[in-house]
Amino acid sequence: MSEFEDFPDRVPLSQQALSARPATYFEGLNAPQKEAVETLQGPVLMLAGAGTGKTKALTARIAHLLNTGTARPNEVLAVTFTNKAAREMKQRIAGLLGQTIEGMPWLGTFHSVGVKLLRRHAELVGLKTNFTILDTDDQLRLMKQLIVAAGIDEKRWPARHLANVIDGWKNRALTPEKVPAADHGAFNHRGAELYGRYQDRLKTLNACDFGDLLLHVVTIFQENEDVLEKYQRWFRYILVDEYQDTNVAQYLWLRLLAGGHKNICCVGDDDQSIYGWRGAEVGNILRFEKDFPGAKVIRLEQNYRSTPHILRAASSVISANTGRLGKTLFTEETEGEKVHLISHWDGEEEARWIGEEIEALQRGTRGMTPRGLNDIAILVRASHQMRAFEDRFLSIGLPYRVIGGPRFYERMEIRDAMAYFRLAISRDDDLAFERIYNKPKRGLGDKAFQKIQMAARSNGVSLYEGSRLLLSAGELGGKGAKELQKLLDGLDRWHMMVLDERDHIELAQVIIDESEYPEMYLLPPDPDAPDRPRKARDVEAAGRLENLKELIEALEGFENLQGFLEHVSLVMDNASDDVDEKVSIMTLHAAKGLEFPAVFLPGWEDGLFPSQRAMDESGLKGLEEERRLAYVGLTRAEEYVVVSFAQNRLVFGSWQSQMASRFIDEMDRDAVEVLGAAGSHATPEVQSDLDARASRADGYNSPGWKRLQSKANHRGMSQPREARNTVIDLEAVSAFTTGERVFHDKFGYGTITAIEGDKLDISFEKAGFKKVVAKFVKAAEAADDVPF
DNA sequence: CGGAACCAGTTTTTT
DNA sequence: ACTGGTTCCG
Repeated sequence: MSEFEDFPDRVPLSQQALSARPATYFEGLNAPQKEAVETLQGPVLMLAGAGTGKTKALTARIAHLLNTGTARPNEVLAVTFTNKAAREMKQRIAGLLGQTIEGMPWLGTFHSVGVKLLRRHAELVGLKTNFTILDTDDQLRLMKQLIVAAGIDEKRWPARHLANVIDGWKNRALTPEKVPAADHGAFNHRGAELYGRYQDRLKTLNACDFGDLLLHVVTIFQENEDVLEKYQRWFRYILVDEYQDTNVAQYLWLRLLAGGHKNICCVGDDDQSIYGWRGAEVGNILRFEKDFPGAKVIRLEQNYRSTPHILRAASSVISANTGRLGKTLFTEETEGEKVHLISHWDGEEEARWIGEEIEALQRGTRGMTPRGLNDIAILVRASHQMRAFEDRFLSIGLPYRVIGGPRFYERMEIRDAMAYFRLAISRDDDLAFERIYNKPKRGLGDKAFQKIQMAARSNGVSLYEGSRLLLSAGELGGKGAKELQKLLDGLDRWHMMVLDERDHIELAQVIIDESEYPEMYLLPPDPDAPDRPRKARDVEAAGRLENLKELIEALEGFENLQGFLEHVSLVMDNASDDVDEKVSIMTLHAAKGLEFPAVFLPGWEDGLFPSQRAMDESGLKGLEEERRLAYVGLTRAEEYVVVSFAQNRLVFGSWQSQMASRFIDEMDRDAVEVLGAAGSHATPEVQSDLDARASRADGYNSPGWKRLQSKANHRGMSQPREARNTVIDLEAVSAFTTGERVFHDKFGYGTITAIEGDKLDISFEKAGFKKVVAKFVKAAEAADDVPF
């Protein structure tokens, strides 16, 4: 690959490039966008609100760099977070320049650029250039071994936990030696130590994990000035998308590379930073001007996506956050519906109502513009909320698609098959070996594996070699020995095929067949008709076999298995070729960057959204991130958006009374219209909403709204103390004592077992144990029944 | 070795 | 309620 060759001496850029073609990419840009495109020299921070055309500006800027001959395509470093964003950017630049750009090897995700750099300089961190990239499965398995080896109870200190801790350090660009004293308590005081061992083990395996793709490159730059300088000179222009999502490692990576010329343009929106929980630092964007003195800050504030009411509701919610860089979105549009708000009895009714509303949208009844299903999205906070919609839509036959969810390459059978491929390429890949040595069942249990491991370890060889030694020493008997021999022979045979550069698709097919892996999913042969093709065990098994076929198909378009494996480890998204009209269901996180004419935002209930866990774990910071999520949700909508909440919801198997999300109350009331529930369960609350609709002129002064409002306020660890004191219904909270017998409209009679603020733990006689909000509970009339 | 019984954990997710 | 993982027994 040309970008791997040593950098040629820089030759002067040709003059003719400067006016090569008319700059059509300026067309349709507004003033700030144009400025962002033209300010090529020096640091630029583009603060681009939702729907303000940031990708347009970013791609035009690259087109401008290339078109004016200011930079060659391979001198531009442009990084994104997702493959999807990178693909889109490539396409759009090609469109702007009217040709595909051959030489933009450095436009890609942080990780794909990281791999490229790391392969080139692997030896500087003790790796070989052909290192493998571990998936999460491998990582966990490895960590588990280390935990057990360290004599730690894996039950109390699960590998998952260690993975999170280490990942956190890697996100902060901390190598094992640099873990600060403050973190030494992590993982039962053994975290840093295990981190060190983990890194050592990776080095031995000639492998690295995702975090390393960034961390190692940062280390290389920090410790090898000559290398850093070379790249500083080479990457003459740096562009960064979604800068608010960068973590410390990525930040250092960029700061090091931009350190020379400082031609760095970061695009982002602090209000859309929603990945703090996985290490993103909003601080990076907030302090850009300090890091790059003299930076030009350009604000894109004209929104081309949403109607004024939607924008207003979104802006009013986000304005409750502190420490924002501050943007005021505006639009030149004037028309549009308000944000609709509706409450439902429970999640099921919410799903039913949304289903009906979608059908109404399709038909264009009630004065709504007719919509195709592709124009409609349901955005939820947590994926478990999706089930209610899937259930409902299946029963009414409404086509839907779930975006996100488990990825193709993460499925067990795919990983298993790929472990076989890995072993065919390198028989010493211990993690792959461990994965499949007994898949399918070969009569090799724990005992056998321990023997293999022992043989390998005492001779300092791989598990594959260890197995050989074990067999030739005759220390393994019976069925297991025979089967193991068969596996080893298979590996040798397949390895020969790799060396012979046999067609990789054929090779993959051979490996899968000869491994007898699919046996696991097939019924035993029919004794009467042994030649008949065997059936899959069940529906699930059939799906897995189908996936294996798909895997083979996916190999087309790659030159060899190695190339395919590399692609898979970095590009895990499943590009869907689904062209049918379907409603999209996805999480708010997955919706970032997308837009839809009509959007449903269900489940706006305190505890669910904002998520209780986010608030418990990260306090005010967590709440603010949740609020940004609300902002992201609202700003996905172009014309029509409904926010809804349910009064009761099944949470981890028990019913809970829910209260309207505080974000509902934060929406500018003039931008919101309260709808009445159409459902049959006319509870007092719903009835109030109907009242609210009846007196719509009164809007928020209606009893229904007041009720919603007071419900929204009746909660709040993160609300200002004064406000809390004034809004909490003290009578309701203090009226109960532990042990008191109470009555709940839905659950009947029960006894209070604990009181936590306005939440009561109640053991109901019929409905079992529930957590319930005090407001929904009355003292039981029959006081003489109280059991003490 | 494989099935049943038991138990903990349960937001968001890319690469 | 549900899942995935582990343990316990035949």
